[in-house]
Amino acid sequence: MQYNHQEVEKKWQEFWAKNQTFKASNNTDKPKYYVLDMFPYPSGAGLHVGHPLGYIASDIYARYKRHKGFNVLHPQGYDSFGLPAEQYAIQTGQHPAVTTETNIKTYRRQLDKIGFSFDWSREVRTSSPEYYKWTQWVFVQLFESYYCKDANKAKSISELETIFAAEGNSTINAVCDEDVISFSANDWNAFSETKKQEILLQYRLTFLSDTEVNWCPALGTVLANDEIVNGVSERGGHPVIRKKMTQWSMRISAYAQRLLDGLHTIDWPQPLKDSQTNWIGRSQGAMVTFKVANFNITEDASKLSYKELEALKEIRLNPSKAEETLWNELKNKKGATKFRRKYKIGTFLTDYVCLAKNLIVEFSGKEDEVERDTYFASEGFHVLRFTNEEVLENVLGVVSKINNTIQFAKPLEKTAVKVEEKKEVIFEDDYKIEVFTTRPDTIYGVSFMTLAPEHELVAKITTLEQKEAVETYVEATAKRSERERMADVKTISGVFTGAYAVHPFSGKKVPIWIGDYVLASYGTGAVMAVPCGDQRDYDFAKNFGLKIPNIFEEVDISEAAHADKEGTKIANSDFLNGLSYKKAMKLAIYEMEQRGFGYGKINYRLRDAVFSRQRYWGEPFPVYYKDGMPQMIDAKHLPIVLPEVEKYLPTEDGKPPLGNADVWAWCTETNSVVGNEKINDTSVFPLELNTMPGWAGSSWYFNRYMDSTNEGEFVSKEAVDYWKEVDLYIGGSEHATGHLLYARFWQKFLFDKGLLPVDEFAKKLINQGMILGTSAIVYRVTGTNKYVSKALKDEHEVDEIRVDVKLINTSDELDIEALKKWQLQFENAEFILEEDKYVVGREVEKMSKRWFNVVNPDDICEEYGADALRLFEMFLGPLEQTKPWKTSGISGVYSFLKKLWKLYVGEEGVIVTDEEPTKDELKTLHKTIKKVEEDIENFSFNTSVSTFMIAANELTAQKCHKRAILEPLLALISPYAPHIAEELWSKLGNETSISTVEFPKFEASHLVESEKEYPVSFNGKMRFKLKLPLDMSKEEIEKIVMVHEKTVQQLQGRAPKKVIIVPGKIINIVG
RNA sequence: GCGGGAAUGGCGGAAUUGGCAUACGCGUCUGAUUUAGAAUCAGAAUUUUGAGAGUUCAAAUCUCUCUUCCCGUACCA
Repeated sequence: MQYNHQEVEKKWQEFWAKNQTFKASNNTDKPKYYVLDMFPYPSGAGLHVGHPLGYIASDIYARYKRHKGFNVLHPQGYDSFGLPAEQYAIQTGQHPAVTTETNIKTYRRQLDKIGFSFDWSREVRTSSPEYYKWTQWVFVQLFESYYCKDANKAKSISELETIFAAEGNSTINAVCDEDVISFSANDWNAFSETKKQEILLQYRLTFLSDTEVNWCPALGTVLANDEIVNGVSERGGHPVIRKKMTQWSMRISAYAQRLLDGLHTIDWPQPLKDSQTNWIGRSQGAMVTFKVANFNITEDASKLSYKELEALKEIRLNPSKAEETLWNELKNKKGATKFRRKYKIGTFLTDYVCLAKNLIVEFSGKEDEVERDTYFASEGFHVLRFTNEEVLENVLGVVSKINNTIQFAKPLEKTAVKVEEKKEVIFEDDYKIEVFTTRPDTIYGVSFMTLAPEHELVAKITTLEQKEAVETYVEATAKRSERERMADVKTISGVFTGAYAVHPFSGKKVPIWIGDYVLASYGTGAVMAVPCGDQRDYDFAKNFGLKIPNIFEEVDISEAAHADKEGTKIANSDFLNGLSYKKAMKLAIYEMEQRGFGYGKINYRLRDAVFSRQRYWGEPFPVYYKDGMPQMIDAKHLPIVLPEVEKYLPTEDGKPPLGNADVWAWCTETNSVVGNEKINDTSVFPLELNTMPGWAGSSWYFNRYMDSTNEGEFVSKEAVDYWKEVDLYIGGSEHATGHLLYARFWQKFLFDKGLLPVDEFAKKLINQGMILGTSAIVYRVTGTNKYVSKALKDEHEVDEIRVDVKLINTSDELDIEALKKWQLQFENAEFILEEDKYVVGREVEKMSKRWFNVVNPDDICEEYGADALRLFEMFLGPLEQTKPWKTSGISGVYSFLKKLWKLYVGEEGVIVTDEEPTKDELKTLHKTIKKVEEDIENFSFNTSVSTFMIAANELTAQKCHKRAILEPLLALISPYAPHIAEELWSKLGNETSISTVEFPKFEASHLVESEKEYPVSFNGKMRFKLKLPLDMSKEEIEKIVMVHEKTVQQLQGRAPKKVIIVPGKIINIVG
């Protein structure tokens, strides 16, 4: 009876499915163990042999833990929302749900063939409404929470409202937007409901804001920072630009410190922890305010005369009642919705304008309304007009209309060729520049300041003389893409603004420059330049001939800046003289705080995460809009199911794809989604058109597996208290700063809310390495249809062409006939052979369709079987390492399986006997038990495969067919090669599955030796071996060795200087 | 630039605490069996662990210097 892998594997896969062998219980006395894989996105291409690597490793561990008596949770599911299905839908009109379903079927079929011990009864799919109902629910929880810095945890927003009503916001220490206004309890209670909601939004953990986002025009969507690689989109490699949009964001920055601290408590790979640490980017320093000196009013671009300016002032000082009323509502808007009044656009003086949103609000009744509208439209502005009466009678209605326009109006194209300067007429009398520095100790080294070209003060402080130069520079910088700016870090560029800042300590004037080495998106977008201590400042100063004062004791800065902190003393710095870095830093901050122009601060690089995507195939937000303010839909009405649309593209007027849905409005009376035609803004409201990003569903799925069919809760308390967290998580390192950071954030939040018992979701994590493909290359003589074999390629000028690896045999020889049929271009080709063969070149590179080097696990399972595939993938090398795939190597593990089979089964059937095992046989078995157990515990799966091979080789040599040896051996192999183990187990007469059989116990007594073959070295070089009893003393050994004929021969009469004897290890003679 | 990791036969890779370098497998070669191929069995070779120095009786392993490669990140003040 021969080993027939197809028959055996089919039989046991069916057996496991039928008997639900791997169903985990939520209710048992066994200790729990939770092994998780990062769930796959089911792509249309299906799995290649690289994908299952991590699954095989985790499956081995899960099976091992079952043998060790654990109740193992080993689930699998699909991260099934995502861009490819949507792109495919756009191209073909096929609904993404259909594509996704098809792909999932393929994945499932492929996974089942490999014999994983997944508990499929717990499967989750992020795109199923039963699942995303709870993703929406988590979103609502975040919306209903704020982060209290005193308690250092998330708390309910209603608690905040209570405090506001009682004490205002002066006592609140919470994470919030930077531009919150301060108010008293009386103020709060007098605020309109909309106003209150606006303020609360600035505290919520998920909030709407106008943020500069990464907009990808080709994909028609916003991308998160971790979805961009080298300035282009991670998917598809399309260019990405910065753009302001109203978006949902997650206040992950509130958790920055805890996300850092948590890293010390989890067993994750150091490189991964390091990337998270860098990504969070904590830096300790100070915020310092510099005043701008001798500020001169910039003249308006369109040259208002002195008289006009005076008139303008007059109008501002004496507004009408209606103007006053409306301004009171608009003036507190901040950021991108900030309004300015009496602002000049072209030659027209507008009543109110929001520049970031291109919206003009005016009182009606002006004589030149038609001209104004034409001009404003050509400049890309929306215009809203109200009468005095409207404003006086219903100012909130007016504001709500304005808000709606801000929220939903599509942008207008500018038609005017010449864009007039937008310049504010300045009435403020004082400007301040805030900077963040990590080196407050070097503050006396400041000799200039640099602002990012995008800094809002640039236009305001630039002097007349420098105006042209500055504008040219700002424009030039704006034109350069992010990518160019990043690529070109060598060129030093910048322009003097003409303005000066006052050094807060010394009172000296320092020039203010702009330069693109300062980033608008980090810190405050401005730096205090300390050229002697920072290389970039130094280079900038050298380049523009700025002063480089030295504030370090006995340090030479003639060549480069001195960035070293330790061991240097501060000089020329007034009260900081003679102090070390640490002391000077503390004292400088103390003084700043005393004098009121600075304070100690910890800055994080981590930005709040943009949570809106302009896509169809994602979770809809449980949000509708009333008066321009977002409203959450109550949890009991979830899920809000993704609506049907005709087209999956953004709408023609630039709204996200959900803008195509006809039934996408929320009725607050029936609490259901209704047709858009019913929208009346009193009981039926428009729903949010964005969807959630890909990481929403993956940020909490590991908790859902614990209780995946629960309809009443996201996970029950009992389930989560039993399973607690993932014990072992295996997946790729590419998720280091995406999924793995967001998931930790959500876990901490849900922990704060008392919904989860632990605040880190995965105790141990392992990154499996990538499996690379080995491409096959043929060599075409350039300009001909002739192909030369590899050895001949240097004799010609050749083009390298990649061909399908399926056409290559194990000796790198090409099947020419098959190639001719494979692609038309080879049909009539001529092949020049070496020794009657065509040998191809091989190149190791990423597995990809375009290189034709993809190996499908189905083919391997078909030809060699799942057990061989599993063993081989582990045998390739250490789990974490990147390694190339070569199908030819699989014959080694395949012949091992056949050899193993032959120990149990002969021509006529089972040949296992009940004879007593010999000492040697027991030694082989126990050596194997020991090694395999250690290997699994250390995740060193590759070495266990060798151990199995050694065991099989030894037992074959010993002609061992004894049950006492072979039965325990099966339990050892079963995690790795479960099908053959089950089959042989049942052939030995066992009637139940091997999956929970106790792991064999290692007994050291079988390995005890009485003799040791000592290596005898001379000066560290091994010369011969000598068998001696282990219990022999040093003295006896020395006596025997010294008289040994080979020793005498080696020494050639010399007397050894020293003889080292380590009993049980080695004998070394020095001489 | 910064952070992390790595370097061992033709190839993938082993090597507990410093103690026989190259286990195990692929490939190559030889022989046996075989109509041939495939399969199976038996056997063989590859050369001192990227370079240099140090510590040690003893270094792939520890220390220092350098080189190369891979991964992550990037003007982070």
